[in-house]
Amino acid sequence: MQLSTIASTVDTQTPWMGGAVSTSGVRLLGAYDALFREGDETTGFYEILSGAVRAYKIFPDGRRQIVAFGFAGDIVGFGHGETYRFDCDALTMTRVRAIHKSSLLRAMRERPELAEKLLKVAGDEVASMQDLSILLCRKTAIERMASFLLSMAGRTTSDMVPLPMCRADIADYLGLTIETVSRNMTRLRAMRVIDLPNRGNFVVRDMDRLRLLAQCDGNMH
Amino acid sequence: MQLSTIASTVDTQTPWMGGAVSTSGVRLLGAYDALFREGDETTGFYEILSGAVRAYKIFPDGRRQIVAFGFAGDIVGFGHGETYRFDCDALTMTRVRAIHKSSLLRAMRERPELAEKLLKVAGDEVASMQDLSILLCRKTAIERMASFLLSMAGRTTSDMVPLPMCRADIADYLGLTIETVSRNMTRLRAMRVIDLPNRGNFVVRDMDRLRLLAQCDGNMH
DNA sequence: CGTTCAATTGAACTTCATCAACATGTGTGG
DNA sequence: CCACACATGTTGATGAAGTTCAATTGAACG
Repeated sequence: MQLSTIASTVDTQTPWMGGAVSTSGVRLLGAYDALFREGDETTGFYEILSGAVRAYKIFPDGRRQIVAFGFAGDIVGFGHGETYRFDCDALTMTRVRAIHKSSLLRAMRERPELAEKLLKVAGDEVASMQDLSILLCRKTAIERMASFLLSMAGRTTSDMVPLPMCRADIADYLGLTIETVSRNMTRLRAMRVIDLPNRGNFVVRDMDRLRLLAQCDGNMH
Repeated sequence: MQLSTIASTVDTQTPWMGGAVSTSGVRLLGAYDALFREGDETTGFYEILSGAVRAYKIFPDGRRQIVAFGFAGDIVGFGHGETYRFDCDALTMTRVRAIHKSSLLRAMRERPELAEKLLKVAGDEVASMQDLSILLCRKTAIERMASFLLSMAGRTTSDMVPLPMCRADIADYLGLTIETVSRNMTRLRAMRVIDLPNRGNFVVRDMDRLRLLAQCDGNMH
C-alpha cells in the first residue's frame, strides 16, 4: 500500500522529463522551510531530488491534517488550482527542482506522450489518496501505524528505515494523537515487530507480522 | 467542500470533449447494476449523464469503504491502472457515456489542450480526495454528516435534496456506522437544521447552521 | 550540568461501535 | 384496497478504543 502520496514516485534514474522541460531552478530548503504556502499563486510542480516534505492544511480551530509526505523522486503540486490549497514545507534539508507550469504546458504541446505520462502520475496520486481514505476510515490505530511504517520501509532497501518526521506529523497524517502514535510504537516494539534504536529511525524485525497487522489485502499496490 | 469526488464536475452544457472523442456508447444501468468491477481491465472513463453511482472497495474481512459517489456531470475512472482498483455500480437508474481509453489518447494527441483540461479534472479529483481525507481524519460524526449533506445540497438548486443512497452507503462513505448516521440525522432534525420528509430526500432548514457544523473554513471550494 | 523540547507513560473521560429491540415504510399477494 | 412481510431505518443500553489532561522520562545542545 502506497501511503506517501503527494504524487507517485517516478523513475529518477533518468532526469524526469527527458530534459524536454527546461532546466528549471533547483532550490535548497532547510528544515521547516516553506516550499509553498496556502493561497500562494501556483507556479507549477516540484520534483523532490533529495530530502522530504510534508503537505498539510491548518484549520481555523487549530486542527491540522497532513495530506501527504513527499520523498526523493516524488512530484508535488497536484490538486491545486490557481492558488495552492495548502502549505508544503521541508522536514529536513531538501533539494527540489521546480517544474514551471508554462514550460510544462509548452513541453506537453510538443510531446503529447508527456501528457499521458503526467496523467498517469495524476492517476497514481488519486489512487494513493483513495488508499489513505481507506486507512483513515477503516483501520484501527495499530493498523494505521503498521501501514505507515510498512510504506516507509518500502521506500528504502536499507535495514535502518529513516523516519524524518516527528510524532506530531505522524499523528496528524494518520488521524491520531501523538500519545496514540507513541503507545502503538511501543506496542509494536513490545511485540518484537520493530526496533526503535533512536529517534528518527526504526528497524523492521518481523516483516510478515507487520504486513499482517497492516491488514491491507496485498492487492493494493 | 466538495465531497463527491469520483471526479470533478465538468460543464455538461456542451458535450464534454467537443465531440472530438468518438461518439462512444451510452449505457443504461438499473439500480445496483455494475459499471465495472475490481480487477476488470480498464476500458477508459465514464461520464455520468444522469443518475448516480458509488465507487467502493470491499476488504477480505468484509469491511467496505465507499471512496466516492458520482452524479450527473461527473467523470469516473481516474486512479486506476491496467485493471480497476475497486467496484463501481449504479445507485438508481443511471445513464453513462463510455469514453474509451484509445479514443481519448488519440484525441489527446490531436488536441493538446484536451490533455490540459483532463489534467485539471484529475487535479480536482485529487483535491476532492484530500478533502475527504480531512473529513475522515479530523471531523466528528455530526460534522461529517453536516459536510456530507452540505455537499449534497450544493448539487441541486431545488429545495428538496435527493439522497439516492441508503444509510449503509452514507455510513461506509463517512467512516461511521448506520446507527451513528441515523442518530446524527435525527439530531440535525431535532436541531431544526434539516427536515426529513421521507426516505431518499432531505430539506435544509438552516443553511448557516449547517455550514457552521460542517466546520469547513469556507475557502474549500 | 542544567535547560528545553520531544517522546513516553498513566488515569479519567468521551465518542462512537456494537448488540439488541423496535418502528416505519415499501412492496406483494390475497 | 387492505394486510402482512421483509427491508430499511430508528432508538436504547453497554462497552471498547482513542482522546485528553497530567506527570515523567529521555535526548540534544549550550
